[in-house]
Amino acid sequence: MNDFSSRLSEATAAVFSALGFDTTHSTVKPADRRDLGDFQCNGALALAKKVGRKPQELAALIAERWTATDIAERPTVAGPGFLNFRLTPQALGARAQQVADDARAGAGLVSRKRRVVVDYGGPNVAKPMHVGHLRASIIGESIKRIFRFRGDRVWGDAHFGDWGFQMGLLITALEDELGGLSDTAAIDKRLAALTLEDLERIYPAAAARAKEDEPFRNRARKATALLQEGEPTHRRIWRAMHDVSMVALKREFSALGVDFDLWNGESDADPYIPAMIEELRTKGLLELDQGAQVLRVARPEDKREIPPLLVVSSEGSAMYGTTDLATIVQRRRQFDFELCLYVVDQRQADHFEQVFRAAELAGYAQPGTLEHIGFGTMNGPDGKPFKTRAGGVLKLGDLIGMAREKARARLREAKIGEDFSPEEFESVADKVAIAALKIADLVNFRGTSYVFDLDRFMSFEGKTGPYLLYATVRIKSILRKAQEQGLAPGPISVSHADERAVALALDAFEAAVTTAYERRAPHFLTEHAFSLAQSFSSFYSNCPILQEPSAEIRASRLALAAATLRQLELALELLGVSTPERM
RNA sequence: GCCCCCGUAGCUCAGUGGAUAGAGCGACCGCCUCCUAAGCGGUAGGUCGUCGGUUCAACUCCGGCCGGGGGCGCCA
Repeated sequence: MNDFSSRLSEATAAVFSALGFDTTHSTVKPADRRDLGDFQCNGALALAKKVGRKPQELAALIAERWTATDIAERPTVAGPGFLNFRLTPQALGARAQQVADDARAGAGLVSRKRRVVVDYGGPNVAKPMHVGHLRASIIGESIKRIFRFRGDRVWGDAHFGDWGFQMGLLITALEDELGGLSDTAAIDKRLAALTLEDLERIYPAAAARAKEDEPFRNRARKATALLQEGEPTHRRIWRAMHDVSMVALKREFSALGVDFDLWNGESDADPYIPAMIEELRTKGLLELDQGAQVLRVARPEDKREIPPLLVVSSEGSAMYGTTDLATIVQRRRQFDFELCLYVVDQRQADHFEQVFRAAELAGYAQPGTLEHIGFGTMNGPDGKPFKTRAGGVLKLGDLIGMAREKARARLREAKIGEDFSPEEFESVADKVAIAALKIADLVNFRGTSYVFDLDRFMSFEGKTGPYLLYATVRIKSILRKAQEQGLAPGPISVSHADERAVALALDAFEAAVTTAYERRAPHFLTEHAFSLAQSFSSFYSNCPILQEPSAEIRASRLALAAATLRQLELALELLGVSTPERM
């Protein structure tokens, strides 16, 4: 890595070595006390115990040995033994220039590229997407983009829920509606008229009935098995329902700026199931238990009970775990993946533990190549899963619509879109709305559950998506004006405190991307985008650019602004947020 | 019952062993004859749930307790 932390760490490690010390603790990181330095090293404190000397003494020794590099001045010793580094203006300027000249805005690539499948989104046929799908979609989309940006070969797969018991429920409900499945013409007529609204009405009713009505439930289970066996009428009904849902889901994902490379579903793994079950049987991994065929995955060292993976139900149908296991077989064969990430609700951790263990036992995946990237749930103010005031779920489409309307109102209020074409006005409102929704989620660590607060999601001020867009738009405006006035960016030099802050922020991008990648956590990148936008906003307030009388400083500031814009837009792109030209 | 996650400012959240624990919102006070005020600057606000332990050093690691959420084979 080219950032200051890495370079200062290397230089400090060299000093540690020269003094005969272990370099384990020579790491240099951004300073907590910005008044004392730009970067700090705490190594002397950790080292003190090992070598039996006073930390302050060691720190002084290290500082003394520090040969002034072109990056930083000799470090100062403070407190119990901290080393504080102050960067030279030349080094800061050079690094900012490097970021400005780099198409990747200073962020490097992985040393070894991997083939990676990212499984996210997880929408279901016949169930409209609701606010809960927001997390799965936007966290997964961002992780996919971050991995791709780092250089991996990545496939994003929506993995629709289109093959389980809910399909049997839908088919059985339709059977009852038609009074049987013998009249082919009646079925065709019904299917031709099938709408998404039908599915959204039929499914909840059927699901509720199955809970109460055991004969109905059993018929639905049988229908599920028949569908999976390939019974033609069941397949025809399934296909119609699948297609109606798919059209609607693609529209919704598109509105969110979420795009998949593979629009596969559980049903696409179906062809792999028979051979897989046969193989599991041959390997002696299957066991008959209470009428079902299971694969035991418990280990003696387990602290908790891990139930066996249910492979074939007593009704003969494939289960959730069966299709997931077969999907691993499919993905291995199609992509020979080296890493498969499942961006799915944290509550399914146990399920994935079962599937991953089963995959390893069967030899379908190497240990460590399957990862569950869990995320927390979205709750209402009462700590329970979010519901609207009417008690229903808030549909994703409705939420997006509300955000768009609010964005339109804000634009009108600020008299911003008056000279826009209707198309641009709508496009800007849409970008503001999507940025607000996405950043409101991506600002939180994925693992923690949080309270869904409509006002917060709709907020356009403070630490929000629109704040980030606003920062980019102001820079674009300056760059446009500069071009009109024939002003060009020039070599970057850094002297003003706010220029330093921007240069330091630009330097931190590489670490932010790397951390987000390694931890599979986009919020590190969101945090970076904010600190960059914030440092730029201060710079914007305090340092005139176009009005700056000195041509050299003006050109330097223009270059700094251009570099900030490029990096900020890049970071937003990795978060799945696109920016307007003006707002 | 067993297991997992969480508890940080009035609210929503960052902070995976180091100095004076941060941000946004909300509150209060300033700043638009000057590149977009969806902005900038400032003030107030915290015994980091609690009790112990490990450590030179704990919001951070370990254990107990309290409180909240979640999971525990024929749904996905």
